[in-house]
Amino acid sequence: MDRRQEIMEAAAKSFSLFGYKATTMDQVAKIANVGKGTIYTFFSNKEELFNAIVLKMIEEMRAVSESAMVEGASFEQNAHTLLIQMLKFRKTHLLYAKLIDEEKELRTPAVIEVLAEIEGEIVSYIKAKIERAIAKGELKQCDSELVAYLLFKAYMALVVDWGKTHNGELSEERIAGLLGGTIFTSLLA
Amino acid sequence: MDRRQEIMEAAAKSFSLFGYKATTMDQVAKIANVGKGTIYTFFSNKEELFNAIVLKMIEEMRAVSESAMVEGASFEQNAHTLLIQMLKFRKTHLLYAKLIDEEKELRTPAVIEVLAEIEGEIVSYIKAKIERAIAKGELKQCDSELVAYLLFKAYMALVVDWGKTHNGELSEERIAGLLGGTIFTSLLA
DNA sequence: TAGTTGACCGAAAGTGTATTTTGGTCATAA
DNA sequence: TTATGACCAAAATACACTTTCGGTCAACTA
Repeated sequence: MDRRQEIMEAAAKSFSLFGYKATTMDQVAKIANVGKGTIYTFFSNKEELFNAIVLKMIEEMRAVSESAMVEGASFEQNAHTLLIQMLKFRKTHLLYAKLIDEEKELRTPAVIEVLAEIEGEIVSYIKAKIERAIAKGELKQCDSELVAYLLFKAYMALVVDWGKTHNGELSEERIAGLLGGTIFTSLLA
Repeated sequence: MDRRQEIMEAAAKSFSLFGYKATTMDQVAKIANVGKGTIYTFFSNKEELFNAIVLKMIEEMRAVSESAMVEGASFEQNAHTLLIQMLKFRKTHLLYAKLIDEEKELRTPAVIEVLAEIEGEIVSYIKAKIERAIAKGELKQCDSELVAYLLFKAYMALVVDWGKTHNGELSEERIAGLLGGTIFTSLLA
């Protein structure tokens, strides 16, 4: 069997279940049925193993949202489903949810770093979509990085933050309505 | 002399200098030149004293941004200066800055609560401005609460958060340009 | 007698120290 | 060569002890 693969799976399981800090290398070794030293022949340390797992999750995320996109649809529709998908993933995916929890509760530096990296990845993914839409002539020229950032933050605010201070989450339609009427329309060519 | 006033001033000074947690009631009493018991004849506990100080700061904030508004100017111009003013205050005001720091470093519950309250206050202030602009016919009908929330979060993201991940802060003009071209224009009647 | 005070109290936070856990190594084994 | 787990230093934890702090109230003033 592929030992590297088994280690990755064991680590993913443990990180998802217990978080980064509470996952010990001994535990990963035990779950993977390998000696602890074996892990270090594939990954130079705990953090690198962690990064490898997270990288895999990012790919998974990209695949999920890519599959949710519709070929002929407008930029607005696709960007909306893309972002909603991402934030749904954020809440649903066991590892992602666990990491968010750990960031809030434990403030583990490695976790904080990784989450920032994931968000950066999402933003640059949106940025690419914007640039493609501009190239296609669907959107007017704009600072794609800045707009991607703003879009991401807007969705985060409405989907994630709103519920913390107001009771009842915002419906997907209400969000689509608000942003469709404000940010999106103004981006059109 | 007004003992209540003296206590308030002493407390404001101490909270600004050392934060909520590191401020002791003994210290406030000493600075105010009163016995500790005297404080409790005006404020039922430390948290209420704190709330009183913060309430005063909120009024101060409101006054500052009110004075920065121009009577004849457009909603966009006034909302922009209002929000920029608020976020400048947030950084400049000794107490506010100290509380933000304490929230990040110590996570003091009383401080977290109070900061959330302040943000809520800012949002409802913007909300009122929006409603007035709608009544005046300057803006089209919209969910004022939601738009106020979105505006606040957008400014926070661009003014406060952007600098944490990208190097170099965004200039006021660039922010005005981005939001003027996106959110603001679409709100017009 | 209305207002002020600081000694006092229990609870909570802090401190120093013994003990355990954990990331990572490497001599040995397969 | 590759895999392993006993081993190590460093970090985390647990625990007992001390100090600090928010809040009270009997005594004290004016």
